[in-house]
Amino acid sequence: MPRTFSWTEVNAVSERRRLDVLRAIVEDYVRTREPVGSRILTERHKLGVSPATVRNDMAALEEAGLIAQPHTSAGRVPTDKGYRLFVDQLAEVRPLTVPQKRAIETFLSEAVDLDDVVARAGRLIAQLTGHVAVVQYPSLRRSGLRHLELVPTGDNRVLVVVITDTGRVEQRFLDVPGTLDDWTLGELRARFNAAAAGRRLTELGSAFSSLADAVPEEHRALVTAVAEVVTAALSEESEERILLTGQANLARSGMGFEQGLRPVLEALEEQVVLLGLLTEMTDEAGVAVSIGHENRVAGLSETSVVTAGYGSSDGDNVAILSSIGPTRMDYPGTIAAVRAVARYLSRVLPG
Amino acid sequence: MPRTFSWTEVNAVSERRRLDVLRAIVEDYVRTREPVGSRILTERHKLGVSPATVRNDMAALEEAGLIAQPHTSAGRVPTDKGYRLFVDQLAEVRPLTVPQKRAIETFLSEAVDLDDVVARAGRLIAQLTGHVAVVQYPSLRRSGLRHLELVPTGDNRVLVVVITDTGRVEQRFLDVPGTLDDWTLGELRARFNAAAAGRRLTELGSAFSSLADAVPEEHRALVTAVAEVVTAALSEESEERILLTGQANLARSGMGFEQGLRPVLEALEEQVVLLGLLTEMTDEAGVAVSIGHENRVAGLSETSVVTAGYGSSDGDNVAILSSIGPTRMDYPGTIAAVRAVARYLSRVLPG
DNA sequence: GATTGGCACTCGGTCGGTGAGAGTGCTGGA
DNA sequence: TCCAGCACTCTCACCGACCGAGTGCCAATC
Repeated sequence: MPRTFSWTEVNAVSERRRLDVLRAIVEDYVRTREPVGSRILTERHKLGVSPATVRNDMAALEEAGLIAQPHTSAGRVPTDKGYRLFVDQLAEVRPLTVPQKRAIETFLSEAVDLDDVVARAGRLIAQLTGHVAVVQYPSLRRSGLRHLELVPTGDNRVLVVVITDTGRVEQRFLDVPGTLDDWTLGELRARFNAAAAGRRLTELGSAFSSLADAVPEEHRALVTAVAEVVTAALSEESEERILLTGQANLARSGMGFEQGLRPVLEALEEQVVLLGLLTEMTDEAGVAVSIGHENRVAGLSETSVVTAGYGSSDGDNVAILSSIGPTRMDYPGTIAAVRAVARYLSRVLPG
Repeated sequence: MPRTFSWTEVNAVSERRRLDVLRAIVEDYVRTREPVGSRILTERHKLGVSPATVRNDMAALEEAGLIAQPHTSAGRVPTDKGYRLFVDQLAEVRPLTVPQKRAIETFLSEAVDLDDVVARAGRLIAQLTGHVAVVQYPSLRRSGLRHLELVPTGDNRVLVVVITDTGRVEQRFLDVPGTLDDWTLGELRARFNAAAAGRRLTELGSAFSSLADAVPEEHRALVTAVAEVVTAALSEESEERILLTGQANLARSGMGFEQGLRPVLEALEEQVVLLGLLTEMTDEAGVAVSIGHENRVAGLSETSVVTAGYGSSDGDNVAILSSIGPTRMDYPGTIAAVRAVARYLSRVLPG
């Protein structure tokens, strides 16, 4: 056999064992956090071969870029590519236990409002996976307008409150020209609600413009201003908010980071970038995993991100939730937890 | 002079110099993060005396519990008590620069809604102080009811949305018995608003009970349920929410923590405990500082907390904002930043 | 041809010792 | 009251040696 290794040259039984070795390496390394050598591997897993044979397999795996050794004469460690193969082909799904599922269900259903649902989902993910949890607040897409409230807040400002029929509430400050007495404001509020309540976002434009025509000259500017604010608030453009929790978990497992956790924490605080990453990687349905350098975000090259969409049962996701931890993570467990929480979240959420 | 030191035994000039030495130690240690010795002290500060004299003063300061040495033949480090004295008597206020103030003002005034104001305040604190920022969302105290909305969310659930006249919005899920048609819901909504709009929290009880009497038998249970939810949501009891940001700053300066940052991060995630600490320490007016072990919270014994109330100009605070960093922090700078942000926040906020 | 035992080799981590440096406390004198 | 000098202590960085884990290769075996 030539020195350069190629998967096509080995027979089926050899290839199977090599993948077994890879799986064993991943599992052991995840558990012990230490490079794993050939001897220990044969002791802890029933591979049915001697350390020497395992060494040969390891050499092949290393040649293929699936494992690496931190330095000569240390054990092997999976590479990003190795984790990828493990996740795609080797990992066995490990569903949550019934008590766990029940705990998720009850904990989520005890939520007192929408923000609380998100907060609880975050805490669940953080606790179940032992990593950082990121939850995007449900987006406003495809919702209609339920009620529009104008609240004066003194000094020429009005607070515009928008309630959608999915129960989402958005608020926006609005500077108004000149003063505005309560009566006029009440009148405008009534008109707005008459014109817009029940309409979908897409229909709001025309509803508002016809309202602007029907309103006395001196309030026309205000009406268009409110209309702008409302459509802006409801448009998908409006920057989405995310919730971060479980950073303390990083400190626990995070001693293993080469670069320390500073870059990781910093990357997590770049909410826009982070949200972009999550959105980009999240699949249509199911759970998506991004490993190590697959994350294009600078500080996350030593972490893996597990995301799932949630929010609707018909596969058209409203928002994302994810778990971020070291590449050396328990993938089956993390995937199961993220999937389960996403599923229950979709069930609990209105709409 | 006897070996045991007592402040009353020294004359005025000596005492003054000793405090100068303490100030110099605090300032140097904050800057360099290294224990400071007598020689360096005389080199970097114009104390006008020799290292030997400084050593005597140091011995006295140590006797008084204001400084300590990590080990024999290392320089001195301020104790919590030393920082306390520094903050109370020695620190000179260092107001922010005009550009800084202007930056705060414009950054806050660009906020698009209430949540955004809080988020921006947090980012400001985190950036200006270089520590972790904690901002409590404005509380509901002393506000009246502006509007009450009932949104059906399918499967026997109603979302109750409460808008106060300070612009705060609270939402609560409510399980309703049986089904509820849209018309009835609309009717109830109108009645609720007629009965409760404009009322203060304290007046709501009677308003709701008389409403319950005036409503047909079959909806009485629903009305009382809604009334309960609303008063619960508005009562101060309702757990307050806080925003945390800038944890990455901990990793930067945090290498100095004896115990590592895990306990700190964990303490920060105990939101209830954290909020209790902040509430307890926050003074009526102005900025409060809690140093090291003065924080009764376990994980925060190596950190100092600087808080200020914000939200109203008449000294009756609505909520709290604070900066949490290592005890070895720049107290004058941190205090100035917290105070400034709190002040502008009070100005920007409605109410 | 795959597998295995044996063996030499490499390299990181640990341990003990050592020297330099920093800082202190103390003492005696101005 | 201050200060210069001195002996002492303790940490840290460095060095060398050693140990053990793990590897790669080779020849023998199934």
